[in-house]
Amino acid sequence: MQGSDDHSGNMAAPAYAPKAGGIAARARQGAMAAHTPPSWLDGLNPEQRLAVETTEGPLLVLAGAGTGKTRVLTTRIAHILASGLAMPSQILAVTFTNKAAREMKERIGHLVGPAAEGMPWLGTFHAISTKLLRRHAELVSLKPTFTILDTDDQIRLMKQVLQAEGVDEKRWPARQLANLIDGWKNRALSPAQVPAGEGAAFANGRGGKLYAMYQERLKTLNAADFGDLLLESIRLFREQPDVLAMYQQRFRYMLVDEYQDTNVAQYLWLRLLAQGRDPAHRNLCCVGDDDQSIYGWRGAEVDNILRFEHDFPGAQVVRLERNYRSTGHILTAASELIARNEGRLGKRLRTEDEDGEKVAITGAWDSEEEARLVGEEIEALQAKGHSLGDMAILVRISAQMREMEDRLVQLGVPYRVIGGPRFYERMEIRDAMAYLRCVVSPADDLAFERIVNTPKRGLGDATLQVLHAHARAARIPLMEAARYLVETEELKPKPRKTIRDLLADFGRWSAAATRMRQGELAELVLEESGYTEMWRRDRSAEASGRLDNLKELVRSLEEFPDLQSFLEHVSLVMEAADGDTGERVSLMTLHAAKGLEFDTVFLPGWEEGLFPNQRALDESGRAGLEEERRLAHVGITRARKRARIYFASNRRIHGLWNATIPSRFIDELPESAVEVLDAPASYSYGGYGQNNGYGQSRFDRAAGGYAGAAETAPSSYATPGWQRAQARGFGQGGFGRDGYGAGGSQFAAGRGGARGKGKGGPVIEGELVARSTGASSFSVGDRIFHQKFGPGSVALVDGNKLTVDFDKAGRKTVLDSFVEAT
DNA sequence: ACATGTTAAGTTTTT
DNA sequence: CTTAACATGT
Repeated sequence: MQGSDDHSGNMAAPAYAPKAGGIAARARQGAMAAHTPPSWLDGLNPEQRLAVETTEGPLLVLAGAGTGKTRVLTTRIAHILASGLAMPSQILAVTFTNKAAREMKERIGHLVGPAAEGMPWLGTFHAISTKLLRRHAELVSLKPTFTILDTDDQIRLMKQVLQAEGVDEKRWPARQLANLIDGWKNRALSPAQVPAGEGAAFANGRGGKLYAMYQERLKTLNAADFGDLLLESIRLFREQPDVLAMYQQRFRYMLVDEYQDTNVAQYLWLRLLAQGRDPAHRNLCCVGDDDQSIYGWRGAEVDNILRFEHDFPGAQVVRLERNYRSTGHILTAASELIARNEGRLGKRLRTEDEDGEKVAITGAWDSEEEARLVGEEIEALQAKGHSLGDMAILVRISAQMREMEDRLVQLGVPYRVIGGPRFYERMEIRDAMAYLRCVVSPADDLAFERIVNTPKRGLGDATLQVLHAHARAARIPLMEAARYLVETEELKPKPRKTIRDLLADFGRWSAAATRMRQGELAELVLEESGYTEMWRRDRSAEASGRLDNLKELVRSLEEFPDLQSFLEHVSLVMEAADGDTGERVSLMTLHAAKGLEFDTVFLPGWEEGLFPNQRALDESGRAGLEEERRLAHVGITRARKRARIYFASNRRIHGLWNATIPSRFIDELPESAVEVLDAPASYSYGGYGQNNGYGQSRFDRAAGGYAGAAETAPSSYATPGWQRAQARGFGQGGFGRDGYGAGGSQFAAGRGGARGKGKGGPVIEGELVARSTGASSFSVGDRIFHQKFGPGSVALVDGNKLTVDFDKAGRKTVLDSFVEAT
């Protein structure tokens, strides 16, 4: 039996309580009672059941919105386990997000009980890849302890590469290079495989070279970025057929969630594993919905799902079209809309539920009125007893959020922003982690650089440059370079002492690490480094929140067996600890809403240019339009009972007011499923739904020709929120130029606060004149030249340390990497 | 080394 | 209009 070590390596260790008498128990009973169908199949509809029971061979499950996708996935795993087709460690189940993985684990736990213990290979592409790579790191020239770089580290490293290459960072920002390289990695292109034209487009033809250099630096640092996790796994599979064969053999059943979101690299990764020699192990089940593919812009290939039957010959396809979420009108509206797309496999959602409310479309004069209308509707529903937790506002771009937030703040409606900065992206968390990373692996330059002057120690650019120069020349990590430099007079006395102290601190902490629990260690480090003190002294509004976050960090640290696994968890898994207190309206982008559902969904901003977004149209043409339409489809199908679409005739774009016209998507909605609210009399309903092309909508208004819907709906001023707002002394509503805008939006605070300190990256001098380390090439009496101290002659040689009598500066101790022979 | 003023730029986001 | 990175001044 292979994989006896599987359980130990399981990263997330959720403590779900297995239910007694789960499927396994029932399966045993079932087996005895012969022909009774296993109980876990109860309540599945015929298609779902087919998807669960078709265990052998490639299978594509096209699961429309709200058709019980997760249920099928989890039941299928339960079915495989309970029928004894495979052990938990022989099932590979891949998701995109940790959230999805966690949910799946939990639900399988509920279904199967203790039998599911483990599921060691259930996780995200990245988490599973990491696990693979740690086991076989040496085969792809990494050490098993490699660090995973997040976007922030990535950019910092690219800055270094750009500087080393002498590329002007103004013209060619590191951010852009990062996107470019990410794009290549999404398509599984190694530096050598980058099409010449694409590499040439960056930094005067140096794009490809920079990519290669970046990869080299990663290897030197024993690090991998997110893309590498997949790419290196693919390389491992390709270059080590025996390793690949082993995993092909092990994974008897493979399941992939959200298959429409896979990129080329993920597709290759899957295909390698799914195309083993033994046909009995080619049991790949992909679940997805081509109509919900909304991540094309970040490398997802809808084509993967469209081509499934071609890629995996003999594949069966099961369509789940029975929707259990939304009422009839909502489904009709969404279905008609998405039917306009050409590149799709074709599905039609249906429900046995009643028609329910029609999709409401409301026009507003401008975006402020739009926000007001949404706010009023929320309050009206609330007054009727609807819970705020069952309502969501879904926007196309996050810039739309501010206005909505402002309005909600004014009305005193509690809300929560979904998809803000993640916990681990917060400055204080990243800082704290950098300290721990330095303790665990002193060679982690990126971490060292981050905290070397945080809190402020008076170590500025000048000092850092000296450190870098020597580290670069001697090809050693920064911290090691620092250890040499404090022995010399290269540094000014003050920074020299500071660094010496810092090094002593790290020495102490490393020693402490071996005998302390990691939580204690973290507390010690954060305290002694002065980091917590820094925030305690900080009188700004966010400071206390940051201290809380640090406490939370220390607390969660204790849940892990060791520091190493914690650091991995944070870079791969950690999420915002959302204060889930009380009922709140959810506010998020359409992208963030995928997979969620609400009774009532508000969809503001349906205007040409904003939605469909002009940029998507410009950059991707028809494909872009279709993706926007899928986004609209996702938005509508989030609603269980009520979907409300809004558009404004005027919207501020980059500060300027622009006249806007309603989205073509509005015209694409079927008349039968839609009702128009608060529309002024001048806008008749006739001819609506004829799709007369965009720009011709019945909702068009001559800019300025309309006085605003507020006047047509005076009753809305009687809402509790309006009265509250009045009572608080806010100005008249009217057209809203009365400058309310209460400052403290949660979202704004969170975002602004999370920004890094923006310290300029380290400076690496142009040439990579690598002088091999070891014994110094200088001897007593040599004439040399030093950048800072000028000419002099060598008086003493001690390894790479030289004592030099300088002509002007007198006797100094310096490192040989800083002097040149003359 | 740090605070303050100036300027440029401005979808969607996970791992 | 807003925000963040940059440049300048103390």
